[in-house]
Amino acid sequence: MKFLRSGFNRSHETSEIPAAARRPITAYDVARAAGVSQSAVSRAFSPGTSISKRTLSKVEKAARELGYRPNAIARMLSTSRSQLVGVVIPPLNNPFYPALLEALSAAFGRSGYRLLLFTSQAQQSFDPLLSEVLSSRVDGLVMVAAAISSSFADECKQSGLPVVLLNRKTDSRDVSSVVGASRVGAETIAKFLHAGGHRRYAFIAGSESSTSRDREAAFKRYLIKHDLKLHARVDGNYSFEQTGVVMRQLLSMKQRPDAIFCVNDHTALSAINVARVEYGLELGRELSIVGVDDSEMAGWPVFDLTTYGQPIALMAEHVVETMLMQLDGKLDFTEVIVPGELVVRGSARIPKWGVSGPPERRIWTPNK
Amino acid sequence: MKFLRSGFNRSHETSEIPAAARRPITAYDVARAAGVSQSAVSRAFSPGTSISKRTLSKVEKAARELGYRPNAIARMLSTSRSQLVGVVIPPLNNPFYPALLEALSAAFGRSGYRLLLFTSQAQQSFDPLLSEVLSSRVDGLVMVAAAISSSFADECKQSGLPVVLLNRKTDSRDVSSVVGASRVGAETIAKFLHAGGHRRYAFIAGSESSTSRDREAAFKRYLIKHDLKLHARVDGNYSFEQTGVVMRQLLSMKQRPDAIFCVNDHTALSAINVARVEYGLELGRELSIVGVDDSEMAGWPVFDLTTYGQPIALMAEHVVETMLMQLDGKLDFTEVIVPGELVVRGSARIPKWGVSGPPERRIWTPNK
DNA sequence: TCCTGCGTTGCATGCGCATGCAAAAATTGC
DNA sequence: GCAATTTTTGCATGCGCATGCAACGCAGGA
Repeated sequence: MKFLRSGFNRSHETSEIPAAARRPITAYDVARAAGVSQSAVSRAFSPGTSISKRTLSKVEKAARELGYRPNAIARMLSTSRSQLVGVVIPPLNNPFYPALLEALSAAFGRSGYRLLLFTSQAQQSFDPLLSEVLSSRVDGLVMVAAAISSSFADECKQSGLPVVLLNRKTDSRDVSSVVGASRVGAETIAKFLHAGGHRRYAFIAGSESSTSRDREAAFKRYLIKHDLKLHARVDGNYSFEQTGVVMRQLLSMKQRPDAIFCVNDHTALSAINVARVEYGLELGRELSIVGVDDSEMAGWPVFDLTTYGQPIALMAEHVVETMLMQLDGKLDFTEVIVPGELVVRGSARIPKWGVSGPPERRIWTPNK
Repeated sequence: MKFLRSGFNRSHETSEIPAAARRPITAYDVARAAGVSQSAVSRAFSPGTSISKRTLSKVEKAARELGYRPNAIARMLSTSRSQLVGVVIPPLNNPFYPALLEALSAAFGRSGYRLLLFTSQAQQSFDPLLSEVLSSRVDGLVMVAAAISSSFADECKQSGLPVVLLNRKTDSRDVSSVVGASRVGAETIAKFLHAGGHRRYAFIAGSESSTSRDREAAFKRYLIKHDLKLHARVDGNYSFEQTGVVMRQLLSMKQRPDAIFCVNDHTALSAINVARVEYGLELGRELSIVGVDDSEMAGWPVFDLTTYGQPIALMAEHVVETMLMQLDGKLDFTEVIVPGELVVRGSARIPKWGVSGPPERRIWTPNK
């Protein structure tokens, strides 16, 4: 491990007090400078409190001159509200998660909350995390695509910590969740593929997730209802590599599927890689692949993926709304299901009917 | 905006006190239960303090029974160290940034720091952010790929807040930075393309960034030194769409370039999209494209991008190290340049010499 | 036995701000 | 102009933990 480094050590002849050592400005300093009490300073920086314009401007002037900034930590301790929301998020290599994270940051930011990041290793126990989360005194916790153990949920409930699951439901009906419309989405995709006249349907799952189970179940239900059957079912485990492996299995069958529903875009993109590059298949003609998320890359020409879009910004808004209601104690828990749209591109054969919308974003809507 | 919601309002007949209203357990409660003083409890939870085993176990027992967790906020106020690092990060649609973020989270986590997220809009002033950052009392600040104004830097310095720039240098030599080896990387790429026997070199830049400027300058310098010239130079502005636009310009020239150096992978992937899908070019034969980052997608078969890899984990480590040294006051600032490797794949013609390494990760090393 | 020294403990205080309460000032109504 | 309000202000205190200091206990040496 070699690298270049250049720099200077802190000078030893500190004639003037180094900035870092200077005592930080507190509300008392401002109060003294402005000739008012510390309470007045506090009120000047707390919107909605009783303070005269004259005092306010005196305080503001003094604060500006001294470079005063309220100490958020002290405020937290005093109000016992941290204005922080913990976010437990899985590895970010699936670009859906960064997108969600960004949307969450924006949405919570608008309500005056900041995000404290807890990155989680896949398949790892949350117990050590739990402890940190509860210690950190966040006002709420958003768990993205993560299962929550009942003991974890209990402990959060006990300590009064609002929890909202995002993109994943829980078994117990004790925890709020915001999810995309997996059932409706999968059904729409099934209809779409059916309308496209496909024969052999396959599903590439993601292990151990309510989302994957829901999508698979709804997909199967539609197929059964229409006297079709699931030709093949494999598990890509939400991993690019593993999906590649199982995709090769699918495409090496004597009777290969002609319609593959992937549990999400990331999985679908891996499937496209294999189909195009390794098997030289022309998507939309020889093989149809559909995903879920409508992540940014789905729209890239090389992929041109037909996918059921999840309205990320809207989902984030619902998370915030749910969280705030729980913080206000107006709500114990709730379950929000956000519907999306089937965005039609070139990776799957397009039915003769049901397509609408402008060329750059065509939508497929059954029965309407 | 329609969605489904189900849930229950909080019951009004609260016979027992709701969990959220119950007073949280403090160190005093534990002290009383364990028959010791509050200081003892504090010491029990502070590693490296003087406490006997007997007292420690008594406290631990009581704490476990009461479900006590130290209040991090109070600890912050008391120690005036938040164990929080602010991270200012640009929009995450370029997957390099989520990867960096994750690496930072892991690296800082190992040193007991958590990340507080500040997402920044591209091209937006940081002034409002600055205020929030300083108020939030983070112990340090990492700015990813973001320029820092001198006034911002001054204010941070004045308040003693250590700042480390990641993937971007600053003009003033007052702020620490950790960057990939742009100069060496660009030079290596130039050599690589030169050795591959290309004729017409082009560069797709990213506006307004030291990184882009450095890479372009080093690329040009090499070309000039070897009596070659830059056939074309366009600006993709780090945007997928804009890169598409300028890429079309490049490929529509009477004399189109045969070697394109893209400022980063994200830009390169967009370029590949246009070259492959719109112009049907076979990369590595008719046209060579090279990027920088070695992001995950670069390795995807559909892209198969030759790229100068940036060792993300290592860069994150250096950020942490730099930050910790500044926190300890052992260092004013430093500049770390982390070298990478040119990962050879199929998007650019491969020279006859200099390639080594296993098939799954071939490296090109000049002059060795 | 007494003293020294070390390891452990509790006491008291401070971190910086928010806020209930009462006093003071400003405003209103008559 | 004066009393009744209403608004503004300051005082005092608390949020929960860390920590300097002094007191304490215990072991070893003289």
